[in-house]
Amino acid sequence: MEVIVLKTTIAQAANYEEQTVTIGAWLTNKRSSGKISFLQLRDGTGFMQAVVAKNDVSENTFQLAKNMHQESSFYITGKIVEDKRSPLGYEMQVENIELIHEANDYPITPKEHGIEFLMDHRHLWLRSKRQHAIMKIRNEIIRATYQFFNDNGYVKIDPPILTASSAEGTTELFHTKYFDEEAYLSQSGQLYLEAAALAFGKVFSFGPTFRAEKSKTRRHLIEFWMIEPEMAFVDHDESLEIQENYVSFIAQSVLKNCQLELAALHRDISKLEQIKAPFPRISYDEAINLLKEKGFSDIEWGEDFGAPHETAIADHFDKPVFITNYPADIKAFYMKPHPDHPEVVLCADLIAPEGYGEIIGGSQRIDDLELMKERYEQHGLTGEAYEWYLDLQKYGNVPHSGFGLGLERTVAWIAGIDHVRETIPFPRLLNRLYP
RNA sequence: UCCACAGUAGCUCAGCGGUAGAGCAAUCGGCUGUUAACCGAUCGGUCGUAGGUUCGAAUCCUACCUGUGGAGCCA
Repeated sequence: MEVIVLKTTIAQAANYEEQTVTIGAWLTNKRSSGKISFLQLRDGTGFMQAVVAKNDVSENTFQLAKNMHQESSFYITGKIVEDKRSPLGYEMQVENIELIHEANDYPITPKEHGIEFLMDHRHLWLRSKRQHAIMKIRNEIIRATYQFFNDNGYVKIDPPILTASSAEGTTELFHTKYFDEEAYLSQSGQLYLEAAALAFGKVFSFGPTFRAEKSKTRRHLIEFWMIEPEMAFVDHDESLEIQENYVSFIAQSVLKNCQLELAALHRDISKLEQIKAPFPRISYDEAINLLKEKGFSDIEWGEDFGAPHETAIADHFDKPVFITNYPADIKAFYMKPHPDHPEVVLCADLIAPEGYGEIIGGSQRIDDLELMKERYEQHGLTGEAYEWYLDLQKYGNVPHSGFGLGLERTVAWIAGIDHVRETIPFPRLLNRLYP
């Protein structure tokens, strides 16, 4: 007569202490002696050790455990017991193993590997403990993002990915064909979100963006995900408050809900505990002076900051810092000039601590038809592709602001990962479209 | 695009003018509390590609390819 055993997961195992359960799992590593084997299990929900003692199981099961290879899959049945040596707090005393598939020659062995090899095997690398932790943290940031904006009355609006125009004008766009027309992959939903904000009040988008830049640094991806809120009747200062509340919320959500993952990555928790609104603000002018005081001679008013400048400014603070009011000439055409200093615009970049660089760029937008026409002329924006955007200025425009948060840079910062390529499941990089 | 560095066993690396090495993985054996387990044995290579220098090149030179780190640009 067959015994019915409860099927569960590693994440739920703690609820079944001293009970016999079955878990569907893969083998990540194994250590064995003559009469005892230690199987390292993963099941997607977590990682756990299973102990197979020769005296407790059939000879067949013991031999199966002893000879099994990395990444073989099976149903494993046994008693969940507390064990303080385990990071999870629990392990399984095995009674039976039912093999599903025997894997052979799994390429990613438990020892060290180079980045090229790991990236070539990204589809398998995702199974590793470190990648699992990073993706769970990414997921938590996405979950907290939806919670934050839903709780605050935002409507999620999805801008198009195929577009006829560029939002920034400066960045390199991916070209494609739209039947007989030229088309581009979106590098920002910005202009569409402004239209949406004037229709729905407070909106946000979350989707992929594409930049055909030949960028080759730890902070750049060709395809990355951006969260772009846009708010009607919200000025620049109010937008900064929304930004710091949002970033604090996601940092605290990860701290609360991803303790095992942060521990697996050896993240310094104390650094994240400080991430609470309000964040410091420093104007572009003040930032230039600060850099001069710190001995930088390679930057003058009117120039944009490079990575070393951003890091130097960020190191001055232990929280993310807003750099506000950049010169109009180095920012996008749609940003609203400062009422008292028209040479700068009402904008801010949020620079993450610990050298992770810019994670948010935002601004108050122009809400004046004549000024927008002037900007069109200055930037050579002509043709049908930009016509509709002028309609926003013509029909009941209001003060409105918005910002874009780069998801992968944020994940890298919160998880403490030094390259964004590990913070997205399948990164698109310069020279990498595979796998 | 520019600058720097690197391509040697399935993986991570050593060797830097004189017969190609180690650890891990794999295979076989040993071990009842292992934590990248350990111990013994076996298997494993046109030294990125193409030229050149030399009696002799993985090693020196040139070009190319691929990758890594960084810069610029950006989130």
